[in-house]
Amino acid sequence: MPELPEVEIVKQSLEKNILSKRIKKIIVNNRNLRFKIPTNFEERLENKVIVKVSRFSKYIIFELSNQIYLLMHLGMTGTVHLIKKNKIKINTNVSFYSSPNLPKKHNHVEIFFLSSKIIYNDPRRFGFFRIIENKDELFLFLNKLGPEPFDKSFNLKYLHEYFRDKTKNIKNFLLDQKLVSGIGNIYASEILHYSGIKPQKKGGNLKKKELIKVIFFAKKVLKKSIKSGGSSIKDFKNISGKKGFFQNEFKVYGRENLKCYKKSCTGIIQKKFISNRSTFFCNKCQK
DNA sequence: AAGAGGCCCTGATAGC
DNA sequence: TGCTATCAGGGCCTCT
Repeated sequence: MPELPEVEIVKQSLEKNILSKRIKKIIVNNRNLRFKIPTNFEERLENKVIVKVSRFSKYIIFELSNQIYLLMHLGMTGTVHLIKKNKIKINTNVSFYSSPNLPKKHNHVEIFFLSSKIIYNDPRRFGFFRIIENKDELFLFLNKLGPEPFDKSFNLKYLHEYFRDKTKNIKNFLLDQKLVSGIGNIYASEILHYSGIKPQKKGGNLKKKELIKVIFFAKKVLKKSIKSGGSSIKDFKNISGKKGFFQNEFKVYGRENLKCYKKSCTGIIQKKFISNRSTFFCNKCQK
């Protein structure tokens, strides 16, 4: 599911709903995510207040009142669900958590607050949690990632030097989180179509003009997607169950054999596997 | 050292 | 209907 825009949407709704709240209880139903959830996970987090919710790249970062950080990565199929506690009297004073849209399986982690809870669901379990002990360690961890497309340091000089003498194709470079972080398989195809560049083209062979386009459209596409609430292919939703709309704006992704949308372009969108990931591009206007 | 490929895992869908 | 094969939005690890 989640590339930078989708993670940003999740982050925004988490911020709105659980900032300043105290974690009352954590229930881990399955510890076997991408990385095993440690046995002291619950005790480290219970009774702590969520002081800040932020995001870098595809990571959501919770800062807690004991100065530790909880990182959450959604992998391919991770989703977060907000469930509000309803007090409904059914003869007795029973209170329960209403959950109309909650999946029945794969609800691996439940984090309870006073009058709500969030649930981490992830069928493929490629997502993970990670506790970071302090600010320095957080800095070191995030520093292993490249800049986000929005960052000033993601500029012509940087790309030019990074690509020098490299033979890797531009599509794989955009997926390389050490070069630029937050772009995934959908947006890589979209950005290259806007830029008019073939995904197979070697990074080292890009002209200055092309590099400038990549930089410009990486920012533009991601920002536009965030404004649309992200892309809801399959089942991406924000934590309250609301879908995004950017999938309606896709120019190439999932449009195999269809006509290119670019004005005066007569091309047909192709699908090819590049390093085992499906890649979409126009056979005419991307060179 | 850079780059390609395999692998972790479940579910939806297509094809027989 | 019920099998099998293929493909999914990510990223880490290994091999050359």
